[in-house]
Parts: sequence; structure tokens; C-alpha cells
Amino acid sequence: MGRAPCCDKASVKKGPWAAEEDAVLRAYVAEHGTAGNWIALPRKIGLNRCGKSCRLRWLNYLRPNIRHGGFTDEEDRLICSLYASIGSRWSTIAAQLPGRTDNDVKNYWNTKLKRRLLGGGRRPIRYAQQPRLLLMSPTGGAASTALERMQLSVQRRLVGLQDTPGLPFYGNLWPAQQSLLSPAAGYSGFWSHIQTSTYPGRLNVQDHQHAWGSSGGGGTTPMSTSPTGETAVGVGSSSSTPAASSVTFDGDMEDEIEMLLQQIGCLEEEDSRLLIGSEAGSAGSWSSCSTPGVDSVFQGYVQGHGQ
DNA sequence: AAGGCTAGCAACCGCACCAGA
DNA sequence: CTCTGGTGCGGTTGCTAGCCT
Repeated sequence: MGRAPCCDKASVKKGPWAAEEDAVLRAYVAEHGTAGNWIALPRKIGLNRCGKSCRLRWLNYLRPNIRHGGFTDEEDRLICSLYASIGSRWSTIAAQLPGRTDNDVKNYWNTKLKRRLLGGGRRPIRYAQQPRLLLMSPTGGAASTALERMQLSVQRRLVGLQDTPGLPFYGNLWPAQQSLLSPAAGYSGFWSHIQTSTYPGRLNVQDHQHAWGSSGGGGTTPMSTSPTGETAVGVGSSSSTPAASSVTFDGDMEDEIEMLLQQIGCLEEEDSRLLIGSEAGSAGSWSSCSTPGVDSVFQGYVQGHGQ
């Protein structure tokens, strides 16, 4: 079963591209274009490469006006804001950054921004000096995607409270995390701080506490500190969430996260109305992040996906 | 100086979507 | 309507330079 592979993987060359291969591909595409058929292209020009590999090489490195590295603060902000808004739609995000490719943006996020903002990563950080916020799934694996987006949204809120002129919005992330998420502050203090400082009278803290698996009484706190000093916030599994509240979740962890994201989105919407007095639209707004263009991309994405 | 480890990056893999036959 | 081939995309892996012990 399954579809036939696009090429004979055993016979085509893999691995890094040689300068000669680049030159052949670049010359052909410059003169003829791709003719809409990447699969047939390598045969035409005598390259022993998979068509998909040729396409990737062209799009990511040989295309004119490609920029590598040297991401600016403004680009950082845009990437983070868009990621918080639409998730890992790297091609959509890259489309807002002239000269950047989806692969570049994705790598930049995974290797730099993600670590800077969320901690963790594919490999453990060996020489961590300060407590880091880790997101753990009930099974112990690293959480990602929707959960990261939610955390980003929360962090944007936190840093918004401590606006530091001249710094990116995450500039003082760790002090904020340390003060708010320290074991001494306690888990409930985390959400209470968000409510009292950011959304007085508007955010149902209990809902969020229970959504994250905190019990109303007698349950185990989802926050713990490892022997290495890392602070881990557990996303509550159903088994660790006593029914001490009227708020219950029938879905899995991802469902709960999406629910939180929707709530955050509603708060964003309300904020934008208050702050800029605009018609934010029913899907929410991210204008308050002060990153031009994000809102329109987000709205476009939402409309395109019927959210 | 050497070995181990990590970050960063390039490239591959596999799935989903779409259009044409 | 179904099948097939091409394309696009996100996730993941492999390689390597550089840092640390």
C-alpha cells in the first residue's frame, strides 16, 4: 500500500549539494523556469537528484534575494507574534519576511527563539544557570505547538506588565518568569497575577487553574521544581484533576489547550477594542503586540481556515 | 591536547492537498 | 467519482564546527 516514491531513492544522490550541482540547477531554472515539473527536472539537466530535493534547494538557497541569518529584533517580534497567532505555519510566517524561507524561519525558531522564549529544546541545555520554565505533558514529553502558543500569549501578557523600552517584548522574560513562577510564589499566584494585573475583573482565574490541572482542594500542584532547579509546569491530565470545580474538560490535553487559546484570543479581542478602538473582528486581534502586519496576517489566516 | 557534547543548519521524509485524466 | 502524479509543507534527522571539561 501507499503511493509510489517520487524517485528511486537508492540511486539518487543525497546529502549536501556541490557547487557544480548548484550551478547546473541555477542556470537551468534561470533560463527555463521549473516548467511546473520538479520531478522531471533533474533528468532533463542530468542531475542525479530527487526532484523534491532540487525544488527544496532552489527555494531555500538558489532563489534570488534569499537572506540567511542576521534576524533583526523586528523580525523576531514578527515571528513570535505570528507563531502565537497561527502556530507553526512557517510558510505563512516566512511570507511576511522578505527574503526569508520557511526552512530558515523554522530553524531559527527551533534553535534560537524557542529556547529564548520557552526554554527546553530538542536536546537538554547542559549549562543552564537559572531555573527554566519547562512544559511537560502528562506523559513527561516536551509539549509543543498549541501549548507553546498559549505560553507565548501568557508571556506577552506578563512582559507587557513590565514594559522595557528599547527591548524586544521578551527582553525581561526570565525575571518575570522567576518572580511569577517560582515555587515560592505558588501556582495560584501565577494566574492571580495575570488576573489582577492584566485583566482586573475580567479573567476567571479558577477556570484557568482548573484547566491547567490545579485542584480546588487537596489536589497535587502541577508545578514542581526539579533537583536541577528547573521549574516544570504540568499540564493536567484528567486523572490528576479532581472534580472540585464546575469547570470540566471532556477532551484531551490539546483540547484543553485550544480552549485556553480561544479564551486568550477573546481577551486579545477585548483589549484591542479598548486600546485602539477599532473593529477587531470576531476572530480576535493581536494588535496589542505592536508588531505591524501581524493582525492582518492572523485575520487572513483565520478567514482562510474558517476558524 | 583530546574527547565529549551542544547548537546551528542543511537536507530528507512523509503526509496532505490539489489538479488533471 | 476515482486514481494518479506533482507540489507544498511541517516535522525530523544527520552532519559539523565550536565550546567545555
